[in-house]
Amino acid sequence: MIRDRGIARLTAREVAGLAGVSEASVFYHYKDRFGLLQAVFEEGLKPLRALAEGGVHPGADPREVLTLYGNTLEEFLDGVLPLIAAAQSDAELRDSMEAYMAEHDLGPHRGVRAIGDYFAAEQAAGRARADFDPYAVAMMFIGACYTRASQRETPLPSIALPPLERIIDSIVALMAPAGRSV
Amino acid sequence: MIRDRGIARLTAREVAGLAGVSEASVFYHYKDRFGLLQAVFEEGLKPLRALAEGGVHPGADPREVLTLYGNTLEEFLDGVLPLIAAAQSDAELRDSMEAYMAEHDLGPHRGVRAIGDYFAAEQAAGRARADFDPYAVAMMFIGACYTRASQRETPLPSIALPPLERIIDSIVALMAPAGRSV
DNA sequence: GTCTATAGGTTGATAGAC
DNA sequence: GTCTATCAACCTATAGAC
Repeated sequence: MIRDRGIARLTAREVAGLAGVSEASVFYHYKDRFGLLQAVFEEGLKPLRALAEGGVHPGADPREVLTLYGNTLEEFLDGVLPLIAAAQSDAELRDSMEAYMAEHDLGPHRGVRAIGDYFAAEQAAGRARADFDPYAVAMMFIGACYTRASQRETPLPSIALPPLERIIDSIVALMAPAGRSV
Repeated sequence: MIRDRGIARLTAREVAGLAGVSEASVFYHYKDRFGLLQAVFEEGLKPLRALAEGGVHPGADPREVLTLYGNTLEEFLDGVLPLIAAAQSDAELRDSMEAYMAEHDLGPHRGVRAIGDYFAAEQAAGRARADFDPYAVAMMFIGACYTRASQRETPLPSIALPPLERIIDSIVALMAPAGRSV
């Protein structure tokens, strides 16, 4: 409901109607509107925790690592971004979600750290240029995924951003040590 | 009001109180709540149009170009992102803003195009590696700015993403032709 | 746990005087 | 153009029967 009609239309009445129960049941289970929304958010943010917990295997092929992580991240963001945007509609909700994310240490910095650590290990093993900044490139990679997912939320007709594959190709090429470029 | 209390609390009554006029005046000038919000959005999106119109000078120093564009973009996003998020709270608002952005051809693709074109020109002039993909790197740069600005919206304590300067340094180093690395 | 009924409050919007 | 007064609609939340 949040995704296609917006959180403003997410009333107890509508939820009850869609669930085929009475309005009072909604309040019985979730206490109040805030409790209902909090439950929605905690449920919706779960996959993001799963992503944060899933590590990136060191030593693996860069293209494979980035493809898997990027696709997974974008998929999760597609599900989660509408909720994050919705939470901005009310200060109380926003602060509550902020506290939840702080408590579970969620945020883009997790992706930057995961991919950055991987890049740094590759570099230490001599599989990346010396002037390749692991965390700066990781930040850009996460940023590209984030922006692509954000733009899908308000789909503008026939305007496409560069596909993930092209971004990954570019990173792989740029990180390759001199004289051994792909 | 949207920025610090959320769009849900942006009622005609509150606006009137803050403006020191009566509630009826608000409706007289903006017809209805939708008209009021539309006016807010059109006003708030103006700086974004200005950025889209301001070109990037070809031939200029990469570090200067990226620093100016990146800072300007982040500054504008800081002002505009709360509005974009707020518009997601209601389907009607969201569609209206989407139409506005489509009409004026706004969106991250504009930044990718502007910076990508600049990179492509640098490459054509021999000032960038051959295996440097102008538009992929532009996408990552815009993405980093976008993500940094987005994260500032819900400030999580003591968690910092890599600063813009470090990202720019990284790009400058990576684009430098072999044998002439910075 | 679920229902019906309803209280209590807020909001968008209008009417009509000035 | 601005005001006061007011309404109808809607929403959250609760009471109480089953």
